[in-house]
Amino acid sequence: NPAPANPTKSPALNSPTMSKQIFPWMKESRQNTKQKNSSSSSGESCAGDKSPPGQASSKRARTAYTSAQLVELEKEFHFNRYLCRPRRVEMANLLNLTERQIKIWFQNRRMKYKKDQKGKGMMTSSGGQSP
Amino acid sequence: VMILRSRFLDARRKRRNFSKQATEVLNEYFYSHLSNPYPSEEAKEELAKKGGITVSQVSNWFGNKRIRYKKNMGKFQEEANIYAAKTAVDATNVVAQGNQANSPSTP
DNA sequence: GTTCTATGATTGATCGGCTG
DNA sequence: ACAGCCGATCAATCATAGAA
Repeated sequence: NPAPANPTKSPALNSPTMSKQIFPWMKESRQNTKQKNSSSSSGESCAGDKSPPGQASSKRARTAYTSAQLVELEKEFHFNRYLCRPRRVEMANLLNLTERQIKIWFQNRRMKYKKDQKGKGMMTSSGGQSP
Repeated sequence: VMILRSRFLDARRKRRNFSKQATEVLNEYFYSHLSNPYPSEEAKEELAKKGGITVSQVSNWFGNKRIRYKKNMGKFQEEANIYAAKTAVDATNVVAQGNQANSPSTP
């Protein structure tokens, strides 16, 4: 943990000019914005616990997909841009990923596809730079 | 490791640093809206045009800038003061309720 | 020429809103 | 209620350009 993350740190500024406030977007991590509350009994435990030393917190690690997994996913995407439930389950087992991951992958892939299409629609005629 | 990083299938990640002009325009917007550095789609298009880059590049720039700024605010202090002088469209409060005149490109 | 830092792009995963 | 999609964003990481 390179950054101890001191949530409450005073600005402590000594600039001649104005200040540099800490706006909400600069606050760490995501998972904010809403605060629902509650009242209800049960549950507390709010999650939010830091995490300092210990550990535990959920770490949505950035699982690095293997090229083998990506090839399969890519192949399937070319066949169908959308997956039906049964097929998703099948792939999840085949690739050792969760259904959620498969679903998310296809979603991100569709976004990327759209983005790529966007960039290819305009090209007058010039072009090709060949280094 | 072994996983020969897909030399293929992997988009060519060629990177070219932005021009001084582009960086200038982006930083100007960022620091003059430090309270809420989230340009709208229209604003992004405007910035892209002024800087001679694509809208995607503008989005990438803001994404990187925000994360890196908050990760190490002290490092940008100096830069912040430089751009702070210009345009004081700053508003301590977020959400512009009274949306007033802008200078968008009316389609 | 090598080493470390700045920076643009990619991408797995989340948040909030909308829809059938 | 409920799951899936979209759009935007986050956060970690990759790979290179540039400074030391």
